[in-house]
Amino acid sequence: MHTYTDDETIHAFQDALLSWHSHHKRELPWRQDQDPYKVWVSEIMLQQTKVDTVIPYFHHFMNEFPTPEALAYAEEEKVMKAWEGLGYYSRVRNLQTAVKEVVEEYGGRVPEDRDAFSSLKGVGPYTSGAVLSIAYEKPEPAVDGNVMRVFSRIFNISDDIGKAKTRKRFESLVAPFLEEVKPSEFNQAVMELGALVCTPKSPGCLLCPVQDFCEARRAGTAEDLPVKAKKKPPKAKDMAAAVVKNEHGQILIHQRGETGLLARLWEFPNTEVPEGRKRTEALEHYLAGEYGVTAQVKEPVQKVEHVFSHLIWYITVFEAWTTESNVQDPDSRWVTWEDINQYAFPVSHQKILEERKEKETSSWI
DNA sequence: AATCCGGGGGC
DNA sequence: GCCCCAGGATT
Repeated sequence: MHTYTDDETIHAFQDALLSWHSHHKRELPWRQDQDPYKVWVSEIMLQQTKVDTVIPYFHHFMNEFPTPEALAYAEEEKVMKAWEGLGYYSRVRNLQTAVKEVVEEYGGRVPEDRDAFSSLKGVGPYTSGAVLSIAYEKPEPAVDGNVMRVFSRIFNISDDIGKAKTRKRFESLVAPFLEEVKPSEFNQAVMELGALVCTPKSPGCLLCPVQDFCEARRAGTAEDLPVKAKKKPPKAKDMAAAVVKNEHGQILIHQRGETGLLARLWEFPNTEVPEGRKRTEALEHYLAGEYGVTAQVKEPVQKVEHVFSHLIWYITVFEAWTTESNVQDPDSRWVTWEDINQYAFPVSHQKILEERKEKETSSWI
């Protein structure tokens, strides 16, 4: 393995990659121009999320919040609703916080200074490099999973890409490649190569524009790179959820707290069921304690299994009825099946919502 | 340095 | 099933 590369080789690499990119790059909605706000929003959406998933969300989001000002002054509920289903919800709350700061402190103009931009909520080393290079042509490395995969193969590096230190090594490695090119083009070209050719499994080495520069291809190790430590399996939790109706036919929903899992999203009242405890009892106890609602919990009506990256919920859903229409909990409210659409739910509880609404309307027929 | 934080798609 | 994905914040 060698990680030193002379100027001439770097230049040849740049030429080969950029030429390939000019022919094969995808037309992406956030690459129509170099509007720093659009670039920023897209980069936040793209964190741990595939391009095809992001596209419809990006269109909708820019339609709702076309400018930093629009996002800064928008209601949190509308912002959450626009992110519903994308996951990692702290991304969008941090983004709104950061955009508010841009509006208040920088007159609505995304700062070009690295320290200034990096200090904003939710802007880490990757996002900082990506936005500053793509929107402002700053020669900043933007090292994400794609870039580490591509360069781990180019230089046949077997460092664990899960380690914080490894990203820094790749940043130093990439830096000389950003000279004498448009940083915007180069950074995007590497990521595009990673997405289209230098893929995690069965990489398209025979089609690769930089195959002649690739140490891993020479060594036959491309398939084994990058190295990443295995993560431990998710923890299972037995959950019980209630669709509680009052005598007006309204449903009880609850907003989750400021921090932690699925923060600020809405859900049906639910609680974890401790080992050996009856689900109905756990649920009735929870409804009484948390909401001051005395409800009759009947037979289970649905099972929902939902996998997170570090957690699995096995949710048993119950229907319940109460005659009490005022709730003690300030984070809860009674809503109709119409109004419920305005609230952002995690996918796990969207599964409950969908099936309950289905039942509701089919009983009409 | 390790853990938390979602959800979807590819194979 | 398992792995990955245009990561960042928190501890």
